[in-house]
Amino acid sequence: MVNLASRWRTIRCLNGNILIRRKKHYHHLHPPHPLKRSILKNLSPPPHLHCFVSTLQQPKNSVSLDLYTPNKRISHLIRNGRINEARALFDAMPQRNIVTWNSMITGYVRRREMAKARKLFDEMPDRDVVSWNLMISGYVSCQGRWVEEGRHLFDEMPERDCVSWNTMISGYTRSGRMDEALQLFDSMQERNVVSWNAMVTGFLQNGDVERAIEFFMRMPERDSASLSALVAGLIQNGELDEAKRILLTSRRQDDDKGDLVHAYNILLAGYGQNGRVDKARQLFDQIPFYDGGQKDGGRFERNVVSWNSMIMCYVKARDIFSARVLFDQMKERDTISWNTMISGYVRMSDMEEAWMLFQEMPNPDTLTWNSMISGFAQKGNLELARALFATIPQKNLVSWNSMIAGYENNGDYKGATELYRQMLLQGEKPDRHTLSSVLSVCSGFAALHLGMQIHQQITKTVIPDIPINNSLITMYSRCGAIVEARTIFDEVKLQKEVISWNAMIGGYAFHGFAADALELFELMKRLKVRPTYITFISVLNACAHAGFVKEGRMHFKSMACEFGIEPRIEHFASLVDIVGRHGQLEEAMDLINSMPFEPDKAVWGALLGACRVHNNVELARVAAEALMKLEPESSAPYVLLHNMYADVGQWDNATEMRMMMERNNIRKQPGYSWVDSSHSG
DNA sequence: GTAGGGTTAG
Repeated sequence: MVNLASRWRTIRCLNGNILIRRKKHYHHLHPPHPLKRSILKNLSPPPHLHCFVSTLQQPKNSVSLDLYTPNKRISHLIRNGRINEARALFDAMPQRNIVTWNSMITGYVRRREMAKARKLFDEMPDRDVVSWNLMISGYVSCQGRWVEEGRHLFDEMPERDCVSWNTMISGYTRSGRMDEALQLFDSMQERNVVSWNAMVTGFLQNGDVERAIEFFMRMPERDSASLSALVAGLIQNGELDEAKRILLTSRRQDDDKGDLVHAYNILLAGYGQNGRVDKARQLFDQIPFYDGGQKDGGRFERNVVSWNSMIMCYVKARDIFSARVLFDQMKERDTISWNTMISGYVRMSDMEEAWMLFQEMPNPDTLTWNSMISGFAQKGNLELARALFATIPQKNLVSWNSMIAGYENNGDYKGATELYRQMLLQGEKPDRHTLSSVLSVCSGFAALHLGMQIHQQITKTVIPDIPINNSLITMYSRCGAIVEARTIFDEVKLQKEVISWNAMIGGYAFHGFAADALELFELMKRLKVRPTYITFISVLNACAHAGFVKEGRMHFKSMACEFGIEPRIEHFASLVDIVGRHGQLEEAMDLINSMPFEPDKAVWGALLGACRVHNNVELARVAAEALMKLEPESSAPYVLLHNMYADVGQWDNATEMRMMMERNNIRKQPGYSWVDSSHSG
């Protein structure tokens, strides 16, 4: 059920027009989802669907207003994206008037289906100025060469009103054609406040801050949109201080105080996006706040958006505590307040607090549920994530994506592919996020066949962006299809995206093509692409694979010296492997002793492997005993050491190993190979 | 039924 009531507000503008605005207002008429509380108790929820019943209302005193009702129905259907139903109604109508035709055209114009819009426009018995304006608006928002078509109609139309001019002007500004916009603006007989606003916005969208301010100052009249447009545009141009200066002067001059808060809120969000929380708080504190007083739309005071924006600033800065303090002080919260707070806790991976708020929240929407799902999934709690997923009143694409990504991140590739299959079965269309997750799944378990299917799907449905291409490179190289990986890599390498390079170098290293990996690494440095610690893991692994000792040492050293990257434990493990296999067991041991971490199983495993190759039983014992402590259930160190003792004829020690295994109740895992598995990353 | 601006997500 949607509990959405509307509040209407009328504003008299300076130009005498009356604007009617609808404010969204949420009522909590229904108790929280009953299953929300039962999930933790592990009740299995019955799948149920919610039907959305159209809430179209008949006018109270519906005297015969001819086509009023069916026209209203058409525009209602269009507003809700139900264009086909609208068209069916349109076709079935025995009588139509201009508004009927215009409404139908609006539907196609909004969807940028200009061919269909044009057909109706050409067919309609008579047109008014709105019909022409609609068509112009549709064409110019398609941009490119379509702007010309819009201009053609503009020149052809029998009479133009202010809307025609303004539509055409904003068509030009949005295409970056400021000269033509200015030309139209100058030749207008009667400009209104919208014409001026469009010019100010246009200058700002095209980076001309100076002329934007100049036009703003010259405006004969301003409305609530003028100041908001200026502030928003200044922020887009990085001029936050200038925006603040103008706000302060407007505060003194402007008599329409009720709309000042909108502009303040924009700047508040701007500070948040630029990480300037303190400036944001300063600004927030400057907005008057009448505690306990009556709300007054015409007065300059904090509204719920101000509070939400400030909370959002704190959440972005990971200051969840300050965010909560504000949240608790709020008298009136809306869905966004709750969602911001909950997603803040999710971001801090504090799922206890997120869960508590989720339960308190009067009317969670799909976004809320999605945050909870991805939060639990990120924490590795797939059962809870899945339980929530099963109970969402309304799923959307993000819900599917969060759940699939959750499986993927936790290495549950089967769960991910199974859910993806279900998603397709239920007729949901995957987007780039879905496809990217599924590609990672394919990389995870080297599913080349599925990976190729996804690749096909990608070429058909989305324009591949950088992350998608990177996922494709990773997928192909992980699946051993090095040539395919390289083909895609060669198409994108000039974007100098380090992840693409890492994926390709990693692919070579993983499949033992050490020379190719190192060659690519050299090219990368020549092209001034900055390597990351991940690049060096692959580079060192390639050296280990190929036995390039000198290069291995050299690259290890260059990490910190040349690129300021502190070696991590993976790099040490790799270097231990490199020098150890080369017989430099002392050096390997020194390396272990000198590193700033507790050695992990990869490090000891590398040393043990090296000892095995070079028959150093003493050092092997040190490594094996360390491994036994780290992984008491693993048989590998016992077996390896046993075999080494047997090889050199130390039968007592060999027997001791077997007895230790029995005593510790450790079962031999057949075919367990230490060194390989510790260096697959 | 047409023109310009504002807060939330994977």
